[in-house]
Amino acid sequence: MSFFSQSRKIRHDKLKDKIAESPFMTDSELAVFLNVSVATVRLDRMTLGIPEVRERVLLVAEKHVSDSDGISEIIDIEENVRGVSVMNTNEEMCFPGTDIVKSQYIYSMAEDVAMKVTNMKAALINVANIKYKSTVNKGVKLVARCSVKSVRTSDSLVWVMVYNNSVEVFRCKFLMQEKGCDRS
Amino acid sequence: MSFFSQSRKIRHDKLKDKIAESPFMTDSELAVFLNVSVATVRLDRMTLGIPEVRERVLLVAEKHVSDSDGISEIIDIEENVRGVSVMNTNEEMCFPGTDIVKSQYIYSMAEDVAMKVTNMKAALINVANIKYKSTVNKGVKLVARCSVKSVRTSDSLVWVMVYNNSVEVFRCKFLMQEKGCDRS
DNA sequence: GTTAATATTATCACCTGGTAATAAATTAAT
DNA sequence: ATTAATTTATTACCAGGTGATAATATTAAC
Repeated sequence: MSFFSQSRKIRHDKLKDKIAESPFMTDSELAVFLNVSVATVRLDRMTLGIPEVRERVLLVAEKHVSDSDGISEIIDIEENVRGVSVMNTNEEMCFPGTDIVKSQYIYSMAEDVAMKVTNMKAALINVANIKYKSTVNKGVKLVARCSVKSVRTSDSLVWVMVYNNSVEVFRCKFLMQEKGCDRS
Repeated sequence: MSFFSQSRKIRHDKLKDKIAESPFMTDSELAVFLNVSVATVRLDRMTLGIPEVRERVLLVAEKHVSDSDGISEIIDIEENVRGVSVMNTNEEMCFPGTDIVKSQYIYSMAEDVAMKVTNMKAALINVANIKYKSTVNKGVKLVARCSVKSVRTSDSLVWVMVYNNSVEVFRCKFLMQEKGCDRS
């Protein structure tokens, strides 16, 4: 079929790379970049199955809103005593190509609930001792239970345990110190 | 002046709320929602300084790309031995209303570099012992140095230290265990 | 009830960034 | 030089707007 479509193949690759790199470029911008006509860019997009700018922008934007709902939510709280939060795990939280949630998301959940319970605006978590019991998969509902073990003027000692379907998957101790907006 | 602009005020509030809640609605969809004409929606948007759908979508999308470049970047690596990564801190990473970066971002940086250095696809971080020396503000460049202390068939012991302008701000020990995509 | 002010709606021409289809020009291989 | 693949140009159309102007409510005050 295409014996001399070398240049075209190269252009297709350049197009794919460019769009992956900066998805908000219009066809005419891409035409300038590739040094071809707008018509050619459109043809190339069609054959490669790449949607138009507006759809590409929309895809990125929708992804954004979908991963900001992965935030944990406080469902019960007794200030400086205890608190409970929940978080649904999703695709975005996983190691690429797997169903296993990165521990940083569980850590974040723990930090967030600890901050709420201790009612701190900003904190330095001096020490954290963490134990993960098992991996967590996407699509599960995690529950974090936080309890304050001691409150001192200088710092607070807080425990957080995270459960997946009543099975403990994570626990940590935080030694937290409140910080103002000023530099220490 | 505006004696009977009560209903208009209410409509303006409804409009602002709706757009904040779901920013991807077109004027005609908003018109149906508010039970007014498209012309009115446009006028309202103008007086409230709300941009059109496409710009709103673009804003959300741009926000998305801007905070995914807050991700740490590996700049040097010797597999299973050591590695260095850098990350620029930004507004998005801070406790609301402050310039202090949440520890979860520093933890994430540490986890990411540890994963790269140990060349694991997915891992269970069994134990993490963490010490934060001081708070980190937005707008700084953090450098993480990771070194592998021991590699065994079952697990690896990894240290990560994070520096802000040569001052150590964070250190941790990870006991990491590689996991496949299968459930354990 | 009439009037004047304010609010809403309708209409029109125009813009951007596309789709879809077709014809014409270019280019490489034989 | 001929042929076939490839690229470009052209045209008509669409969605979701902007901006301006005019017509039509709606309401308060007289």
